[in-house]
Amino acid sequence: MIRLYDTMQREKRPFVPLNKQRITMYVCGPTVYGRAHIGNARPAVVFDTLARLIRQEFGEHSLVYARNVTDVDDKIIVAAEAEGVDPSVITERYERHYLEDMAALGVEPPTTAPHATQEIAAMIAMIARLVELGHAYQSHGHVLFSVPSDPSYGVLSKRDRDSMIAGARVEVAPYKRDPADFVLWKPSDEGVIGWDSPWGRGRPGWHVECSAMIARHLGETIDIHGGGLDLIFPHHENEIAQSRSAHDGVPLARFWVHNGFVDMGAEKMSKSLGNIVTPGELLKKVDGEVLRLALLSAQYRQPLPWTESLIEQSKAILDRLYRTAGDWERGDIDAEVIEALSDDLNTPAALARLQAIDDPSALRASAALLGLLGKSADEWFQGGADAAAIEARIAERAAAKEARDFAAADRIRDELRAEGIILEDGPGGTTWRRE
RNA sequence: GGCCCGAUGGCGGAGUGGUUACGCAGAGGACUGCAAAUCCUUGCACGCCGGUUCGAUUCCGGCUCGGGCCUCCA
Repeated sequence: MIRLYDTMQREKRPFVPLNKQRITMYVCGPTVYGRAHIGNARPAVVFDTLARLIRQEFGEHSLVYARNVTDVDDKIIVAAEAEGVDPSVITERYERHYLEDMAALGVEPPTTAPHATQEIAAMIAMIARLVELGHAYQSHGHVLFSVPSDPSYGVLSKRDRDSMIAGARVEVAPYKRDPADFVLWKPSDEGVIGWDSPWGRGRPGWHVECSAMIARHLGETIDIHGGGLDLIFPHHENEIAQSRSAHDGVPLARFWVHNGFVDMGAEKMSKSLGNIVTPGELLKKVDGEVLRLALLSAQYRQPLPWTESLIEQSKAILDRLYRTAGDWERGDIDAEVIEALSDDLNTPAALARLQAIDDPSALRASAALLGLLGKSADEWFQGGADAAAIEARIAERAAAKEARDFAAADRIRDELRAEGIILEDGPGGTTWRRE
């Protein structure tokens, strides 16, 4: 029995899918205008792990997992103009980087990855429906969602309209009837990416992209909607408003699952704060599995402080796990690992249990549920090194040891150490591994 | 200002109404020519003030501090 914390109800409760044969999960994916940072990778890793758990529990083909790609957006337009290229150059480049980074972190591709630019018709249809029902209106070339038309607006973020207005950091655009109204469709100037619509040439607002793609690919009500904590308001609140209003009030998602931030110092990591570190940089020094384990070292709803020491610890843990796992095949998954993950994805408890498993094949199978230990031990410890050259030095050192010339033997060991190769003398002779 | 969330040992991080995981780092030991790896042993904590209770780190209230959202944001 999987239990999940639902942001809507603010409680942990048993996850019982609507349809066990077709469980639906949607996670807000990247807007592809720049390199992802490690904070962006957290939801990808977290929901990848949840997907693995759901498949373990309900069957390999039980889950339809959609993670979108936002490939039309004002930030993309700005980036394209800055480089003097077509927006598709930007979006294709950064989507490719994103997929490479996620693959390195052991994130399996979602079942489907809808692209906003391929779903414009569905968005237009949804907007038209909202206009028809009186939940949206046209104004100065824009189409806006009428927040006052949805009495339940604010249920997810627990905000009422008065306090939102009291907060009043929202700039009131002249075309809005109500300060809280948000854009469904906006006009595109000449030369700016756009599509023809009943309201003129333009492009969709961000929020409606997700609502339309969810309805088209997964259905009106999905089991799980995931994303970062910062998306609760306004993005997910707006998705709820649009989808409920367009779909006769049926709920958009049965479980709202939000991950916490990766912090740098006391603050969250974010592009606007300029304190980001990217998987691309980190992967030059450490294996993606180290980063994945680091991202899973705290429960997903907790903040995760990103430090050098976290990376070192994660590496040390993986080294030990690989030593135990050796080159064994996967066996049965440890029940306690499943139990830990089933408790709202308690990955720290699962990792602790992993380190206590001494049966190598059970360890491999259990680690795989967390997306770890995907390599052979040889690949992990020796991959990428020049084995023949190292073996030659080891033979040289063995001869020196035989002659009781320990100074010469130690010199060879130190030289290899400087190259990042560690020697270990055991009863069966000397073995080596990368640092 | 409004709404949320958090505060656990040197660090990371679970969990629990009463015997307080686990990891990293540290200390000691075994092993080793010396190391490394491994194994054994070991010290270290539950923000503050009240309340409920036989008993609270765990429940309730207040406070302090930190963070997030209210604008793009994983």
